Amino acid sequence: MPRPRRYDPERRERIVDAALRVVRRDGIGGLSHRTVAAEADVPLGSTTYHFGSLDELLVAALRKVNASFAGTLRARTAPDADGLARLLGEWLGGERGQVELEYELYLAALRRPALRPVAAEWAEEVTAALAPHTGRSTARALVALMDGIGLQVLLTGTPYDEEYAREMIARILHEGPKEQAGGLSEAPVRPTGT
Amino acid sequence: MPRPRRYDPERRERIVDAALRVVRRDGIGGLSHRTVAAEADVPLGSTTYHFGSLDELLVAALRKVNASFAGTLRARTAPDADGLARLLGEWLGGERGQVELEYELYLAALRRPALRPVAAEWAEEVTAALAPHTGRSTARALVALMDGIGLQVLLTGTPYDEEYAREMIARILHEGPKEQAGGLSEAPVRPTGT
DNA sequence: GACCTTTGTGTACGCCCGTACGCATGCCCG
DNA sequence: CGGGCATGCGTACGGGCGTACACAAAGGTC
Repeated sequence: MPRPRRYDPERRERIVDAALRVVRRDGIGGLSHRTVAAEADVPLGSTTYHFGSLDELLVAALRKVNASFAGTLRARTAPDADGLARLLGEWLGGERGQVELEYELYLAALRRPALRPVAAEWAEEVTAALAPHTGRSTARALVALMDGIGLQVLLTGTPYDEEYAREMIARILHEGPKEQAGGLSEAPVRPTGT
Repeated sequence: MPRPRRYDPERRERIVDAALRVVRRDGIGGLSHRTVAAEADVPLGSTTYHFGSLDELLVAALRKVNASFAGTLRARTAPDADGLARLLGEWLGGERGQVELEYELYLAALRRPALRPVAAEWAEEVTAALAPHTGRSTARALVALMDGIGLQVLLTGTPYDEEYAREMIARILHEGPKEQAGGLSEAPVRPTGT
């Protein structure tokens, strides 16, 4: 009688949200069926029922983050050095917890093959958003560079330097904006596995 | 009588090596005082004695990886686009386990402040190795770009494309090799915290 | 050679974990 | 309207975890 709540179609969704809060607070290491059940205020059995493994839950969580990120990105498209450097700065300047969360889930794909297709989707999505203005190769490099700069800021504690980021983004952009498709190797980003 | 082995001055070192093997095999998630004790064939108490916390052990492990990496890097200095792209390719083409190990320890600094100074040391070391030929800003950007490219390869499963890497490295290098110190913001990489 | 300090070891405790499995619940079909 | 069945829940089990702590062994000091 404590929990008569049956037929709750948003259950699954609420569990994913709870998982995101847990990871934000305690990192992936702190994620367990129990912690997420407590956070979502659902019984333990419910999480194991909806998500057979933690990997499954992480996949759903990363997908959700991706979707929200892609939304923000597309809304604010300004694919020149100024715009990208400012975007990076705003992102890094936001709540540290959120940035850590997004990086942590993304980087988790390093060790969890199940997450790789989702990470690949993310990279592809961002690349695709930039590619119309810059060409695919350049877009991929921009993603790599900005990833790398963001990581350096977070991993080493160096403060973000927007001027510097703008200059380096400009170098990538400058030499080959709008390079014709095929100018460089254009192997599409393709997910591993399934 | 099972373990009369006392006064073993290399004990600490062997524990660190064992930790590296464990992380390589099972990831940081698989690291515990117990697993590393088993791997090093020392009693449980020994690991907790030498390393009060897992963070301490990780710091020692990351330092060790850094040292070996820096050695290889300095031995093979060829700071032009060809050389760097080839170096990255060789590194990524090597045993996946080793590459994963190094990235995983480095990236762990995202969530573990204790590792950040060590990650910062690594970044600084690599930057310093490149800086004499390229200037500091450019060197930092090269590290960021190469980090980012490597990550994309590992996270998404895209195969490494040396041609593409060479081109993008060249773009960073081309516009400002040997820029005079101070030409761009040159805030030194400084560790957070202690 | 007898203390005492430092160094290292073994064991035991309480906690949290994933998983399995039996049971309550609410729908569907006859 | 009543039995059967899928869905969802709660609990209990075995195992691994970090940590604490009492104790053995070795070094140093007189």
